[in-house]
Amino acid sequence: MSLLPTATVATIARHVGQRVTLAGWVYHKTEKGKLIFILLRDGSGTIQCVTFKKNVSEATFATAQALTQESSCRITGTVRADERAPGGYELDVEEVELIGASHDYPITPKEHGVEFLMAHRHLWVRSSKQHAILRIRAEVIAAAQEWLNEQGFIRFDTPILTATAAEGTTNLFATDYFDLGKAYLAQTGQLYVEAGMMAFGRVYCFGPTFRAEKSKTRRHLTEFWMIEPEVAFADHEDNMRLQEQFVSAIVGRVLDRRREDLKVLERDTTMLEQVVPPFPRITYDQAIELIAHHQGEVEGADPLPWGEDFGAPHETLIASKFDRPVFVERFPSAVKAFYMQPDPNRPEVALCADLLAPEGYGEIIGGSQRIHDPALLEQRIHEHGLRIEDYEWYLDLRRYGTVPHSGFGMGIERVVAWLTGTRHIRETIPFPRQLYRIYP
RNA sequence: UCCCCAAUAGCUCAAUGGUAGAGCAGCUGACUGUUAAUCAGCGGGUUCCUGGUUCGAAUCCAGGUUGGGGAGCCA
Repeated sequence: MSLLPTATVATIARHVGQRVTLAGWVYHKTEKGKLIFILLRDGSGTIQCVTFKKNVSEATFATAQALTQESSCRITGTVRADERAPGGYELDVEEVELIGASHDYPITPKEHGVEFLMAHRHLWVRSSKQHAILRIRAEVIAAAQEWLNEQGFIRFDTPILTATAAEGTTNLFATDYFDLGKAYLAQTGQLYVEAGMMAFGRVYCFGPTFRAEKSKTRRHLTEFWMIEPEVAFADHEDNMRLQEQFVSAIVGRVLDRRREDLKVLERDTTMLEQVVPPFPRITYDQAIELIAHHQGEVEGADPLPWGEDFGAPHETLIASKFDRPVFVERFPSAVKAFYMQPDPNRPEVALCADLLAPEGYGEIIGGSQRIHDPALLEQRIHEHGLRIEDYEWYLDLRRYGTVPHSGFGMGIERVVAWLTGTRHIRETIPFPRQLYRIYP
């Protein structure tokens, strides 16, 4: 006999009038003498199971009475529509089978502090809001991959253990690698995905990336997931067009398919509805002017001299002037990675762009056209104090049929934080890895 | 790494130098339509640690620990 239930809560409307078995966990229970309401959670949703004493055996009623929060059980009964039931449907209980008891479940329906919830993250993910956020995370990931697949991209997986730093030696997690010395956890798949681009034309990598930055903010994790498309024969303009279509497609699909979850999160979606191409674009130079012009509007967003990178308050200030994500393009090369193509008309700036999310959620994408000239790339490697021998394979990509190409990386957690209206990024991944927390 | 803030019951908090309390959770009982039910009762404390000031410290002081918010860096 299968243990699988005959129905799930998500599709319960199809079973009205039928006798079904649901399997799940007790989310909440209310006893009223000869009547017990069990709110059952099966992963797909929650449903009220009404147990009348006169309708069930004494043993079944006793089992129902003994259920505690998060006890697992199988409940059999008849589905009926009832406007008094949350969600409109309920189960008229006939049998209750306890699977696994739960005693003193720590997370009660009341309020809890951050420390307590983070220490119980393995249980917290059962709660309705966490459930909604993580469902939207799954939708963002599925939407991103499926959209790229439809555009002819090939998923090209890049290594997590790498021999050298992609963008510099600092901020890397190191581990011993047998007799070959140190290996480092990848902080990006970018360099390797360029090899894939040369093989397939359009590729993307998707996986966890690691940064040993001692960041202690609501926008940072030491382990986060990034999707990085790379396109051959694409220039900086093509790159931005791809990004605005990509992001719009993801937002559109979440609005389309995860409306209920957004409602659970009480997310105001008016800003999200406006996310359609084209996105506004300003240059770094214009951004510097904008910051100076709106001095004092956002705390910490003080005017910057040309050549300095923005801080979080500057990004918030810039984004607040637009009703959809905004590109800031052509940053000074000096503050950006070594592989970015210089602007032919102004070599001191790079053909790159950051995409800033509205409502203060910060940078969600960083991208650029890459240097395709082998001599220039070699020069930049030297200028950044990197060892040329570590990058011979990367230089090979320019020695054998080089082409202008562009790509970008999108941080999944920041996108999820933005779409769900989650203030802190730690709730957008099942088990966040942070500076001072690696358990559970 | 730097700046700011906090730590009291299982949880969320109160008690501003004078007998440590409430709500929720838990347990017992009542209740046939609850939506975080309601009502009655019960149990629950190394006030983060170490030291100091004081007749007296949860409260004031010093150091430490842990956590939170922010900065820098970045997606």
